Amino acid sequence: MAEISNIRSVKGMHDLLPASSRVFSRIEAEMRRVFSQYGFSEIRTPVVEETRLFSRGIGEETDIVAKEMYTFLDRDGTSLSLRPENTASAVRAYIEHGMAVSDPVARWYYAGPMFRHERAQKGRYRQFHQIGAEIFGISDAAADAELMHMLMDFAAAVGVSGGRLGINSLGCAACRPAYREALKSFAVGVRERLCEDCGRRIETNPLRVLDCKKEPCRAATENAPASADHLCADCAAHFARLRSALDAFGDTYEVDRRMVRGLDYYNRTTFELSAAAPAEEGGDGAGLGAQNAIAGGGRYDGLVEILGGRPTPAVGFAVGLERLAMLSPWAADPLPPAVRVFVMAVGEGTLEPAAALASGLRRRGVSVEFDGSDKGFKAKFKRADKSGAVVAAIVGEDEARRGVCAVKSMTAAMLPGGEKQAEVPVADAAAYIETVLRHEA
RNA sequence: GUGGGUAUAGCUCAACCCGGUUAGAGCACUGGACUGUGGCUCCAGUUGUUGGGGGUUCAAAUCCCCUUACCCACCCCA
Repeated sequence: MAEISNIRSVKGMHDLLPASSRVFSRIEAEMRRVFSQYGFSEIRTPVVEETRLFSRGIGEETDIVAKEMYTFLDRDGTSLSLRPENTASAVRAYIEHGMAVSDPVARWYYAGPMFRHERAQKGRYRQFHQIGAEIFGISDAAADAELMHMLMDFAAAVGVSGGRLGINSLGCAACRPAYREALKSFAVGVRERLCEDCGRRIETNPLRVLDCKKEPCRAATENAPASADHLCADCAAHFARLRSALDAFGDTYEVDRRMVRGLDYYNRTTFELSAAAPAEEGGDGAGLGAQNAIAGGGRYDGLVEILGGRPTPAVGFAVGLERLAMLSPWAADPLPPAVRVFVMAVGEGTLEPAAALASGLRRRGVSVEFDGSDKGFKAKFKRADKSGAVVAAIVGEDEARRGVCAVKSMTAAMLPGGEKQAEVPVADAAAYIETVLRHEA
């Protein structure tokens, strides 16, 4: 006991007690409602995949793969990993089930836990939850725009609005290398003005220099070449098409020349939905802390092929469920009552009629908390009150002997007959209570 | 991996700065007033190795050191 009481949840992995789990559930219900309106269907992929799926798909050099995966050996020596994100798995499933042949245009969404071994902080956890959507088989930027529109629609549906949608284009395999070199030589030119981290980034990932938060770095890269200005003709046309499609959907967005996304597989379109800045930074006070990205996404036209499928264009996004929940006004809503009726059995010979009544009510679709414990009336009424039940059904020894049951209104509202408590035969009680509930509702 | 902050009852906190008897309050919980009936009120009760270890001192929740956990931030990202 002494030792076991020290067991806590693993760092960065948290329990969701009813008050928070309800917010998650409501958000997921909105996800299903909104996404299905856009023709998306839910997929569920395993939490564990072969490690090489992620190292090949997300990129060997990314922080996620290089140092944040929960990796272990299976009994046969295969390296497995807890998924750090869901896109690679979705692509694997798309290929594995031959979607390219049977149903090349797939619109999928998912929700579930992801795992990254990072230092936890506000809005960033080792087990966290993402909601995401992917469209396979369409290269036209109208798909990108529709996806963003769905994201904005979804955020609004859970009460989160006022976010900022930033978009950018990273180019493709044809134009990105040249841009990367141009940016790199620019960065080398201003190296003395950059921070230590950025000095390193010039070699490891020059695009990252652009989104450094430090003011000196931002000033130094003020006139850095932007990827949007170095696109090949096809990518430029795609980006222009994206903007007109966003206009067509009526979304407001900002072209963010500094926006870079961390996963290797992105090409062309990238986008990010970020929360309004917190009050101390002059925003309207949305409390997300330093992790203000609610959702991120982009196009990954090369990924299906990289993972062994036939070339298939694709776009997707992922939303941080914890972050969305923090911003949702639902987080402040009180937990609604769990049941409408409280059935209590008090004393000898009362269990059977009371249990039959509870079952009868539940069969009629009425939620019931049943108390057959050895406590007295007072204690059970206290429980009944706390449960939030509107009606209490009491089977005491006296009632059981006479084949009846007492029905009491727990609210100010009276029973149909005008009294607060009535006695009805147990056999009729379920039907009677059902009508009472209809009146009290 | 690197910084900073915090740690007192189940929860929110007081007492710490300036060491001084049995470490308090509200909420919650249990019981009673009300012999088989909740809410409101009143009364009573339970709850702590003051995160852990060491040191200073006649005396440590309080001062010092170490350690652990959590939080926040860097990094990175949802």
